[in-house]
Amino acid sequence: MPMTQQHSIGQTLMLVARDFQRRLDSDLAARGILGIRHRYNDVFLYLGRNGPSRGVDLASAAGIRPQSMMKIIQELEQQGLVERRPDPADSRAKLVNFTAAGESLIDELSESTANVWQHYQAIIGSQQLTHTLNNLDILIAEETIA
Amino acid sequence: MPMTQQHSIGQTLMLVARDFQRRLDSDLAARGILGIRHRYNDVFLYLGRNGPSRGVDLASAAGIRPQSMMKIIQELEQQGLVERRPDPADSRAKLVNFTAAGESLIDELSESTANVWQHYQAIIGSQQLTHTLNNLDILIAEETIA
DNA sequence: GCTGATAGTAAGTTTAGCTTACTATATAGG
DNA sequence: CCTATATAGTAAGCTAAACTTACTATCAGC
Repeated sequence: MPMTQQHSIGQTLMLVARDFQRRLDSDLAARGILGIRHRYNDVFLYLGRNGPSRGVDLASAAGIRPQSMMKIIQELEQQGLVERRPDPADSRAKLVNFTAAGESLIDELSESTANVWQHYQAIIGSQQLTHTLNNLDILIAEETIA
Repeated sequence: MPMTQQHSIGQTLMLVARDFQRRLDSDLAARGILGIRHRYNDVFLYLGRNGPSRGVDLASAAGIRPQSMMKIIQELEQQGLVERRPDPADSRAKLVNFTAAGESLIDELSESTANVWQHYQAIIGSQQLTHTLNNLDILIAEETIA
């Protein structure tokens, strides 16, 4: 009877999320890359995979409000990692995209992510890890931000 | 090649943790139970399962610093949900335990947790859910707070 | 009986979200 | 066409939940 597990599901999810972020931080730091805060991650990876994107799309990908995403984007802009230009298709919108400096960070971030992935893989194995993450993705697949 | 998954592991973990907390909140709220903040959860469940405990043990179970846990305990104490008394075995320490009011909340919390569990179970099935949580527990099993 | 580790406490800071509110533009219906 | 409603972005300020630094009291091993 998985009673214990059921009780601690909230704790487990929180602990794993924090564990990942701490490992990512320390891997980046160990390679001399500082100042990449946790939440920048989502922006980087989304832009890296999807190309120039609107703020509202970045926000919904990260599961946060547009206003919150804005602050992240502004910080990244101040650091010269992204820039914004008007969206030709919608004059309300602006498209966020990497600067050259930003581009060069994606690889670092991917590598650190891969390193943490390796760490987890060493514990439960590649197949289990893939399987587990897959299940989690399914759980949140149909989510919209409330 | 699970490249996409590898990239988004951080996002996935964060989104799932937040999804759980939002669902738990709204389940509690729907049943008229308000003011139970996210982080109270860990204290409640740990005390419920382990009985009177020291602050430092609660902190390490929750994966946070003792100073952070202290604030949570203080709030719970002000709300009359827990109380503290000297630890007979160590005069530095104090043991946190439920008041009667606190006791009556554990069941509510367990029930809401079970409801969210049910929701997830409906998506990927009981076995997969158990299996997934199990894997996550293994990943953080040997963790100590850095 | 020192010495270093541990339990608790306190003050202040940081991070990362949130809400509320506003402007500008877009889109759909009449 | 033109009005109503929805959407993109922005701004200001708030809140939650952690953090760091620093201190006292007690414990435990040598």
